[in-house]
Amino acid sequence: MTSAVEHILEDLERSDTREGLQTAILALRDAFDVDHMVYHWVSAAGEQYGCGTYSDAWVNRYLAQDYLRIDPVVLGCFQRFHPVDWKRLDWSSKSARLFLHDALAHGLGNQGFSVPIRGPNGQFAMFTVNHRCDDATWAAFTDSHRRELILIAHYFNEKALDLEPDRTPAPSQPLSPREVEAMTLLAMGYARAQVADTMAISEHTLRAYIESARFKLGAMNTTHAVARALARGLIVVEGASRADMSTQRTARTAS
Amino acid sequence: MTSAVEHILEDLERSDTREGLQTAILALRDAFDVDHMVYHWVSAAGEQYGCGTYSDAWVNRYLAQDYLRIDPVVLGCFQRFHPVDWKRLDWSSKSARLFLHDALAHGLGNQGFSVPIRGPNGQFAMFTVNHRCDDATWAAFTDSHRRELILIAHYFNEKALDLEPDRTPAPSQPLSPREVEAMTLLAMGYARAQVADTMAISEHTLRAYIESARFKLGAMNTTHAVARALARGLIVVEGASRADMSTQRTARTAS
DNA sequence: TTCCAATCCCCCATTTATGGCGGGGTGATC
DNA sequence: GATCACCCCGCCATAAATGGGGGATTGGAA
Repeated sequence: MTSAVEHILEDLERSDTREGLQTAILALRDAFDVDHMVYHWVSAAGEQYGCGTYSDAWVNRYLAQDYLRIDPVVLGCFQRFHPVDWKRLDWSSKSARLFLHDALAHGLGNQGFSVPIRGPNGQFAMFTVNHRCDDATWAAFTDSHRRELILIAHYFNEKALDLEPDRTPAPSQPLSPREVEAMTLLAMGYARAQVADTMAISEHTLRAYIESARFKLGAMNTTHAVARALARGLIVVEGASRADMSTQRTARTAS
Repeated sequence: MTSAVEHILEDLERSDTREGLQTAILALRDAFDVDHMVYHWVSAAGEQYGCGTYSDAWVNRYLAQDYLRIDPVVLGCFQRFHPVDWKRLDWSSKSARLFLHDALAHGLGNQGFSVPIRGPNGQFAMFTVNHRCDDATWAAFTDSHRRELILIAHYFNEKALDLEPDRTPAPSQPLSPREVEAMTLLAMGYARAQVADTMAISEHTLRAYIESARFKLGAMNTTHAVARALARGLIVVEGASRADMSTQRTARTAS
């Protein structure tokens, strides 16, 4: 890691305001000599927080169009463990192509590299580097800076979480073993009667567990409770998705 | 990062067997001159895979005692985002103290530093460095190697996932926009009537979407479909969606 | 000791979800 | 111009989930 980047990160560590994040990301963009650098959280309710070098026009456009739900970068990172080059994402859908066209029109570069970051309780954030150049140049860049970018992503997330304590509350009492069992079976598609049979208890008892779990998770109904349990990592269902190995089509974002 | 560590990681990247992971972790332990280094990932079903330098006796003891469920390192890392020094964990419970005593008796050092790592669908792994020394020495060590350890943790995780036999590739047809919308609202806890109202369509039409999505996802019922959509990253729902909607806030970015 | 969480069981009732049947329209693609 | 995916709506019925009560025992923590 170059000393310039080191210094920026050290400044960032000493900072305790959102402006510090913004200052750091601007400095990092210049240090790496790329077009854009962005860190942001995403959520179902919309973008909660972000800092970066995208234009206001693009940020507003993104929010207004609810691009969060079709952005292949978000969707791709959400199913992946590892950092990913934008070329490896799935740009095949029509909405994705429209999104890409709009993004390029708003000054984004054709190349991108995004690092997904996760925390407890289903927290999800992304750190993205965006640039306009040819494939070979970009490949060289990501190859040589991959490690630094992973670290930087973590530093940003650490700082952002420090500045947003109410982002991590999720008091989320832990579920009891039987509750976990019940929620897991429900997430696997078993009906209540089947779950009760599998757990060798009466359906009424099972109901008590489901209601208890629903209460602990602050959920409105069973589906909501299962969704939250999944999102918070309280239950693990269905074989690990090896999204990174999947054969997804690649886009031609290169010049 | 020292060149010795660089070389070990490069060797690791070229490796494609579990033995490669073990070789790398042994080499890293020697390179950092610590007592133990361990990478393992855990799941609801128990420890699935791990490699490291703990003695067989301790590993077997750990598994036999089901220490996974009381190990303060696991429990602490599971609720944290950041790497953590073992001293900062909660060792107050009786079971935790028993665990610690047993661990020390099996040759573990008194100092530890663990990096939690997360992936989609609640996947969780940890990379741990363990050593026997005094507090000041350990603080100096973690201070100077923190960044490297984070990176190493990610490299191990990446490699370990590559070596995992991928079960259920989940070809998963994509959902239509309206189907995504419906599943998302259901995952947020809205009942069918509310979803239909929100989407401004009749409840019967909504039913058609849900059934269509259920078919595409191969799900038995709505809860199952939502669980699968979540697990496959087809919908993006944050853990606490409803509460967040009131405090929706977006940072302004400048370029 | 007292208290509380976790584990089990049963009744009543209503609301909600699902299964099955039918009918439209658009727009893109072949 | 045929086909298909997507979008929209109606009715009927039954199966399932939920809301509201009422209990029990165990073991651990305060």
